Amino acid sequence: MEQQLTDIYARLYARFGAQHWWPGDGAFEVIVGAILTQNTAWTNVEKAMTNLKRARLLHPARMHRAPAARLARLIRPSGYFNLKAKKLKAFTRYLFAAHRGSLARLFRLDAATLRAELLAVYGIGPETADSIILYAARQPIFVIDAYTRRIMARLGLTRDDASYDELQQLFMGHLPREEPLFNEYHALLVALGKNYCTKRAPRCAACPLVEVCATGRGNGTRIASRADERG
DNA sequence: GCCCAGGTGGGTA
DNA sequence: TACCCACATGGG
Repeated sequence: MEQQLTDIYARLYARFGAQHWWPGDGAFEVIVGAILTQNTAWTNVEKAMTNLKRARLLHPARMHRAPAARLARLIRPSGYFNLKAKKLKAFTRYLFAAHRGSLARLFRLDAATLRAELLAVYGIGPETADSIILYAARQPIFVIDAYTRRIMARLGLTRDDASYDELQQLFMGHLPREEPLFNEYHALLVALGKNYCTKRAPRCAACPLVEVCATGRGNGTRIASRADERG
């Protein structure tokens, strides 16, 4: 499995290159983005982030003070706006109640404690918690999302119904625990999922993983045609 | 018009 | 535990 995961990474990196996910953005901006992107296209999240930035609300204290209704209005393009406004407020409420509003203090926690605390906050599930730990706190934890699930299942490496924890253990148990690697790996899986290993019409013929993919190869050497027809 | 997108929480059996 | 559903906008 180590070899396969390493091979997949090498192929993805060779095709897509470095993804530069959230390199220059502040930690708070990363957290807000992680919440807003729940089951939502990133292009929609960007519009909402622009609105928040223009309103100068991309700061913990300001967002903490802002009424949920105002946040909802601003983040409307990201969808689920009432729900997400409530989630943003829940996070800042927690941040101020437990860590004096300081992300530096929050990130001082070890990864296990940090994850447990984040999971206890309304609106933060496993993926959002892990995204925050990896991309904001910069600690090595592997993020599992819908793309990861679909790709791994199609490659034939996991079952369709594999749990979040199973998937995460698969990566974390077989790769060196390095934050830059986990950061890039997850971003590359998203790039593949968006552009090739799509839900409805996968572009298997052009997929950089076709040679190591159970779906792309069918049960023999035939490539792509059957997989391109089915989802 | 239909399907889909970097999920999560709540309700029911 | 295992489903089912609500939540909502914007792009292909």
